[in-house]
Amino acid sequence: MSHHWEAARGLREKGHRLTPQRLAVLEIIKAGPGHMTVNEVLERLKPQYPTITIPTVYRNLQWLKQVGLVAETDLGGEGHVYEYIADHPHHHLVCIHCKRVIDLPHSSLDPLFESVCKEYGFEPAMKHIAVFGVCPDCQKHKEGGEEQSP
Amino acid sequence: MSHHWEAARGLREKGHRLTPQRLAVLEIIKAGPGHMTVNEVLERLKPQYPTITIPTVYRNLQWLKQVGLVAETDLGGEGHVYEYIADHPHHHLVCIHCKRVIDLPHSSLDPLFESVCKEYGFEPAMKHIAVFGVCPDCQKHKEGGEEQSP
DNA sequence: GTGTCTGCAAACATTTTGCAACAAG
DNA sequence: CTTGTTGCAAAATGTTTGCAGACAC
Repeated sequence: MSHHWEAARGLREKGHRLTPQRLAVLEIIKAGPGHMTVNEVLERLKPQYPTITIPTVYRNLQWLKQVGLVAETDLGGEGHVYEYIADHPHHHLVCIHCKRVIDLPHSSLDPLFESVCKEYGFEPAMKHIAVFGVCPDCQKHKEGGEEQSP
Repeated sequence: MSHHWEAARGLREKGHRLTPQRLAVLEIIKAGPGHMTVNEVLERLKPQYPTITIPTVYRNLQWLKQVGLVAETDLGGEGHVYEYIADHPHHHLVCIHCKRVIDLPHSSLDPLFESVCKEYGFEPAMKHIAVFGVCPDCQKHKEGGEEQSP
C-alpha cells in the first residue's frame, strides 16, 4: 500500500522535494474513486492535515500533473477534476443529463489519435478526454430525470 | 451579408425574441475569425453598441449555444471560446506549446463517435472537441519557443 | 544552511444573479 | 399590453499570487 512512494522517490532524484503534503495528495488522489475536484481532495486531506489549505492543494495537483502522475480534466462541472494515472490512460463519457461518467478505454481514442498524428503530424498529449453526450438511460426516458445527482 | 437573419427569423417563430444585441452577437460571432472569447466578442460589439455589457454577452452566447448556432469550447486558455457553427461541425487541435489551433474535420471524429455510439449506446453531443498536443513545428524545435503569442 | 514549500490573506478572473427600466412581440 | 431582455451593480465561484516562516534535503 505504500510502494508507490517509489515513483515519488524517483522524483526526488530529479530535484523534486517530497513533502508530507505532496505525498498525502498523491495518496488521496490514488486511492480516491475515479476523479476528484480540488475541494474533494482538500476535504479528504483535512482529517490528516488540518492545516492544509487550498493553494497547497492546487500547487501540488499542478505539480503532480506536471510530473505525469495525475491528469487534469474538465468534466463540465464546477472546476477541474483530477485522477491518478500511472500508466493505463483512459477517458470519459459524460452524460449531459444525469451527469453520469462512463469510463472509456484508451483504445477507443486510438483511431482518432493515430489519424491526427499521421495526417497532421500532430502529437496528441491528452491524458484524459471527456466526451459529452447522452447516456443510454437518458436516451430512453428523454423527458424523465434531468438531475439525478445524489 | 444579411440572409443569415433567416435562421434567426425561424427562431422568432419558436418564441425567441430577436433583439438587436442578439443579432449583433450572432453577426460578430459569425464574421469573427474562428473562435472568440467572451471579451473579444464584447470588444467587437462595443463600437456599435457602446452600452452593451458582459452579462448580456454571456446571456446571448448561452442562448446562441442553446439554439444550436454557436458552439462553446474550452481551449485551455482563459475562459471559453465561442464559434459559429451552422451545419458543418469541425474540431480543433490545440498546440500546448505555441497555442496554435489547427482545424480538424469532423470526419476525424467519426470513428470515435461511432464506436462510442455502438459499443456504449452513448450518443455524443459535442459540437466542438479540442485535442491538445504538440504541433509539427514545436516537435521540431522542441527546445525552441514555448510562448510565441503575438 | 540553502532553497523550496507551506499556510495565510488577499488579489484576480471569469461567470452569474437581482432588479428596475425598457423593448419585442 | 405582456413577457422577456437589457444594463447596472454586486456577488459567487474557481484559481492564483506575495510573502514570512517552516521544512526537506
